[in-house]
Amino acid sequence: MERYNFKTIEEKWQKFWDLNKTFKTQRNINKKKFYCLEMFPYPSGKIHMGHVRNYTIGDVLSRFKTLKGFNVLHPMGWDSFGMPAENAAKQNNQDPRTWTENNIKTMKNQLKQLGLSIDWDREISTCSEDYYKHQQKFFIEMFNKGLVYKKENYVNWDPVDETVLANEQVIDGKGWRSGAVVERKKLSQWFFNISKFADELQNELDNLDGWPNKVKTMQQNWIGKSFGCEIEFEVIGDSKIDKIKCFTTRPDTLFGFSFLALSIDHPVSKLYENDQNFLEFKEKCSKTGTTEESIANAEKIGFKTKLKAKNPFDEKQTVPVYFANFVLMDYGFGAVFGCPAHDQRDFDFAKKYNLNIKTVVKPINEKDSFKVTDEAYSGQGTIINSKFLSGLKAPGESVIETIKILEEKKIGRKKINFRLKDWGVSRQRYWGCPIPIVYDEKGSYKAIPEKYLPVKLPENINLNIKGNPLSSVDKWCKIEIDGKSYFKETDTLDTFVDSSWYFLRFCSPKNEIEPFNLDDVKYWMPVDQYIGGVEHAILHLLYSRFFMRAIGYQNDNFNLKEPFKGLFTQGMVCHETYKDKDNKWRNPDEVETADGKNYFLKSDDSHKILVGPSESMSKSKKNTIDPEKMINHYGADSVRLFILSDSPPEKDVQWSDQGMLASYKFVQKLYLLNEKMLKLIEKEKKEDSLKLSKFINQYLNKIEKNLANFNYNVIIANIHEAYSFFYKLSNDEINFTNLKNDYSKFLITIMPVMPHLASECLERLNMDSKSWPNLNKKYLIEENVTIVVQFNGKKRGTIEAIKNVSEQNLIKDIQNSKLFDKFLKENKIKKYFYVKDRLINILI
RNA sequence: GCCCUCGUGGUGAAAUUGGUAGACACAAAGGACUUAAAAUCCUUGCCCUUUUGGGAGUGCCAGUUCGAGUCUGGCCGAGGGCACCA
Repeated sequence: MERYNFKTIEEKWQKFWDLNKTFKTQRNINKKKFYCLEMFPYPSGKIHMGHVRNYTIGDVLSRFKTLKGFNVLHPMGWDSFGMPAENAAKQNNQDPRTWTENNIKTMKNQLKQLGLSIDWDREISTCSEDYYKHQQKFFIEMFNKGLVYKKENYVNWDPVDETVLANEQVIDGKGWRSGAVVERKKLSQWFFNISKFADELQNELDNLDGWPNKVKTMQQNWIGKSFGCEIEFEVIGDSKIDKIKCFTTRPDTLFGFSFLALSIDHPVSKLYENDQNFLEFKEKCSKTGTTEESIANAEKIGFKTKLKAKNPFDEKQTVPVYFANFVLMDYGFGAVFGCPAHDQRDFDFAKKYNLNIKTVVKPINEKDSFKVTDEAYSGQGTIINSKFLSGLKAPGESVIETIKILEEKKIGRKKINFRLKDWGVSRQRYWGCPIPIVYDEKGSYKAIPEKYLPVKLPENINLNIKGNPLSSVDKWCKIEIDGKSYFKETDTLDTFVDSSWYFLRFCSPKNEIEPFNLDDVKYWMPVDQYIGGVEHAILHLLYSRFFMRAIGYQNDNFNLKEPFKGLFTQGMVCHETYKDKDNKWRNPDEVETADGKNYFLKSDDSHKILVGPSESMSKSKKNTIDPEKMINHYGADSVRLFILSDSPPEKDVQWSDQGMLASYKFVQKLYLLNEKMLKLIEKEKKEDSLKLSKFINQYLNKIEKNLANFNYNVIIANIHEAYSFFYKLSNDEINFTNLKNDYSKFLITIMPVMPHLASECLERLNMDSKSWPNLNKKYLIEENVTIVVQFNGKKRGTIEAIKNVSEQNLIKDIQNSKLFDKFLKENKIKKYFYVKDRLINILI
């Protein structure tokens, strides 16, 4: 029998799909839509296994939904602005656009080889002018609505590369490229006012039923809503300062007040701008590392001012005012009221500077004489030593009561604070969307009028210079608007902006005039299922949610708030890591093993290789498997099958050569089965189909449930079971009246996973492959059941019975059966518990 | 430090949501076919027993229940997120 030649057959079907535009989608009001979207890739060169997994999962869903009769939108595009293009360009002296477009060509080809059901007519690329010109309009719209502003902000500044670094580009306080110690520098930057929507972004998370809880809690923590109040403290000691505002969540501990701590950037620092000691202190603060842990673990230090703050509940009490390194300027008001007994940071600070520690909350089971000694107590309890607040339950009741009193006395009021900060979108880079703003010679800025848009990126520029590349192109920077000359903004937009609305663009990708057509968006949006890595749980997903609200702000035509109805975060693809004698990483291709334990270098079989733990595939650790090689060697269907087989899609999966090979063999076996089935179906002699109908319907029931719940590893198991069933038939040459029909139902169910093979088999059977088979529930009902028999909770056997057997009859059958003699002979049935048609537990 | 998730054979994992633990696969061992190998197929899978059987068993310790991988409390371990957020 002929082997399955995946090369010619996969090519055949891919060509067929291309020529027939099988996956082309159009708006159709009469059909129910389904928008399936995977996070679009950055065109870095070649696709990796992570892409294979991501897009296979999405493709299984798309194809399943199409078969189920939905009008499915399944597009693909390129997140094609970004640093790697610029870096590659510098290294190879190549234009970022050429580099990017070449990569896109390669990767598109690779994706096509995977047999994905994508409507390629909707392909978009964020670095094309067609795309970013619309983004510039969004920017101006937001600018006009006051959702964009410019402010001075601290950034990570790399003094060697003369550029701003993102937090993740700072490694141990050094720039990831230059290795230079990163400085904190104040720069004027563009911001999106995302914090304006903080409250609704947080609250409306609750409506996202289709999102994993994990992602929702991550966003919740990120937004960080906290309830408390602001308090104005009266300050004495300098005539220029009479009040300092603080935010606190624990106003109820005000009687434990022992100092006031200010950020070094607090306006009060103006008083000390010429004080040498203060400047030294400030210098010391900026030196305590830039990594997050080092900041968190740094010793708490302070600088005592001449100021004193009054306790609003006790005018006689005054406390010292310090500058302290642990107070952040951009949260609250950059000032903290210190209550050492009930806040660990304040406690550490008070110990260091010998400040008063007064206990004002006691745990519920403690006496009133309870005193904080070794560490702060921040748990629940009762207020003590606090005059009119004493006896209240803390923190709940006591906080609300205290705020009420502060509001009456007009020294404070209720306030909700958020951790979320505005989104800085300025990047000092070339390869991004230009910001459509101009400056006059005085430095005041305005949006570029529509008729001068879009602002196009200049081509052929020299990137091998320090600093912002665009500002070095004098000709480009100058622009004349209505006869007046201006300078263009030379920063470009963060690439997260590009990906904050691309899913809208897919709805009308060819629209020249508008970013999208409203009717298209109304039909297709929201994305029904969004699929991608959990690493985007916060930023990308939050920014996209913000962007929808920003478009809809002061715009009654657009009321889409949540872009992604369903979200699925897939796990990573992992592989063992290999190191050679010189402690260098080695690719799996370079090593071999005879026994699965000892590994050696292929090129030198005496060179032992150290095997490390399995980790997510990465270029830096060289533990990658090239998808293209696998596709060429085993075929797309086999690779798709393997990537789904071993683990649930939300968990990490281990790459395994044996597993890959097994999947390949299974594809071969399915094809051979099909050939045998073809012959079997031709046979004259036929048997009654009841057994077959039962099997196929039970199978359909299982696989459909598992498909709907993303249990894709289990559907592979279901397919294996069905294979075994049909294999046995073909081996025993048992033909059924309905065999052709029911068998082709099985073939349709494997279509989402192995589309080429399924299409080919169905074609050879001369059967239609357009719709998912209907389930006939009648065959799910079994008239005979196997009931588990337990004595005292232990399984002792099973018994056959007809469905819906009465308890009395079942007991009678058990008593009559010799199997259970030894349990029933000398014992009486005391009691029993019966789970209908499934199990009986008899107590003796 | 705070928050979240997860602990099931040699391995990846299933388990109708409280009812037969280990489906399906990988690896291993044994067998069939073969001159042989590859491929393919079958069997086994922890402990006691030659078998029939029986026992233990889902990280550990308790609890609820006729019955717990599943529910509750405590502990141990792994992974992830946030991190001086007042």
